[in-house]
Amino acid sequence: MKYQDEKGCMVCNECDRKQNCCNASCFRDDEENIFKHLTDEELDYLVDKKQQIRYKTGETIIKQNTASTYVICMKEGFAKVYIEGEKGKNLIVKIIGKGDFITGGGLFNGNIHHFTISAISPVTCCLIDSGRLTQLFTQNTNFAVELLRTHTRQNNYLLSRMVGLTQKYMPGRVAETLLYLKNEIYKTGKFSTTLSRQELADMSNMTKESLVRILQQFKESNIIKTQASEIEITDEASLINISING
Amino acid sequence: MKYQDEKGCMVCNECDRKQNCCNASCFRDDEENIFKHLTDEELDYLVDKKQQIRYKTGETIIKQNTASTYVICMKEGFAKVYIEGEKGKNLIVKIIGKGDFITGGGLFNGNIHHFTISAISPVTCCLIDSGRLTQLFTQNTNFAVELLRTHTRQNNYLLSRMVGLTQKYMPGRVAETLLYLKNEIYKTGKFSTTLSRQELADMSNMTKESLVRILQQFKESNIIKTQASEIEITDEASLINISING
DNA sequence: CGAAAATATTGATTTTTATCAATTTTTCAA
DNA sequence: TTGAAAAATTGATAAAAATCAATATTTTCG
Repeated sequence: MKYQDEKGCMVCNECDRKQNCCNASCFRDDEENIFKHLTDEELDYLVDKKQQIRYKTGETIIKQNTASTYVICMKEGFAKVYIEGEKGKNLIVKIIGKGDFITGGGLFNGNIHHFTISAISPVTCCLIDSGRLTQLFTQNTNFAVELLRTHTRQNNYLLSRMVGLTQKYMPGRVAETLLYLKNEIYKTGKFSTTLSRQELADMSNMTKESLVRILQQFKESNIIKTQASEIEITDEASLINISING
Repeated sequence: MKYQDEKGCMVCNECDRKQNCCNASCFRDDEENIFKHLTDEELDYLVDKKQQIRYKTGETIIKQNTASTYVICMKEGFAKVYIEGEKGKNLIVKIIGKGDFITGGGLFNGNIHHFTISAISPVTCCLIDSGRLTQLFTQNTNFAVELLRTHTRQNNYLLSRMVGLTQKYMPGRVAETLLYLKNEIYKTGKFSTTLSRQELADMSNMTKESLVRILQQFKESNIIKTQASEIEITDEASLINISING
């Protein structure tokens, strides 16, 4: 049984959990969560019982070069974070999923987002007001440390990404992309992805034709199996070797 | 007239400034400085009258993948911040000069540095204990905001760098490098640089031979003049155009 | 279900960039 | 100053990757 509370959120009678709005209980599943240092009161202040927003596959959540006072917290589904370059070429920086948190590069810095985020599967997320976030930053030291740590890690990630994209040949870059999907996104060596070949190419900094040819080579070397949108890594050791030395 | 104080710092009788040690007066020249929100007491705590360190051209200040509890603040000279990739290829991320500040990616995150910094001219810098820095981060909110802002900006810089390096042809990348040197480092269109052709190539993600050929093309198109280590930008409009559309 | 549209694959060719080798210029220390 | 070493330049060639075009496969939707 469910009933609707004063903010329009569906609440479950049995477990007392709110189900279609953003609130403190949204963020408590995971010890890795950036919000772990906030009190319940602070979390409530942050999200203020906002409705969750749903996006269909392909919809734009945040558009590059626009100002937005929102910070995104993913609840369900996957989205790609990418930069739209000149000449229609896109560079996918990373894929985000449940619990991931995007400040957009505008935090304390004009609120301009430097990348586009769009859904690659149906997405549910909470939109957090960045003014409230910065308010909590200044009043909760542990949270501030956590937020800075997030940015430091993001920095390190971008650096290693930059080297990978600029100093490796195509097979090495594709191997990196496949291992990233296995380890960070799908958490299994056999996965069905909603990413198109073009999007896999945008992650690996090459054309879709080149990507297809590399996948073909990997198949012929029995490193992976593919079947339409399904990819299985059958020889991870080789893939790691290629990603390092490629 | 100068005299030596109890920490071994040379102090000028006339202006009462300390001249070879790091102290509050080191950081107050510039309103852009990240330390502007610290009180004199906090600054003194941060640097604790340490001697300035000098490096000769070519010396390594911070080595990639080593732990260090220092944060670098540049007082004089220039240094390159670069990633040492596999196969001996280096990628220069940026050049730092007076007043620049490097936390190294280890802040609140294990103190491991993810890049190497080495002097490209004689360098004087202060080494700040990162433990003291994090201490001040938790006790001075304005400083915390400033530090986060620095990291946010660095993030945005890395993103735009990543696109530039991956989506542009060589002439566009060289044009970007030359404009960066003009606008961010030397602040003049005619400069003599201590960067070798190999280092300019490492900034532009190409081989030194390719870099030389592109510079040659620019010369023949009357966009720049070069004379050994001296470079003069004579047609900035064209260079900007190439950097955008290249 | 089946046709149209979108996506993926394959092959041929061109463009871009790196590599290798030889030569010239610059730097720096004896 | 001078001569060896380092750095820069130039040319020829090879490797890597993109482009273009044709075909095949998958997805979507009436």
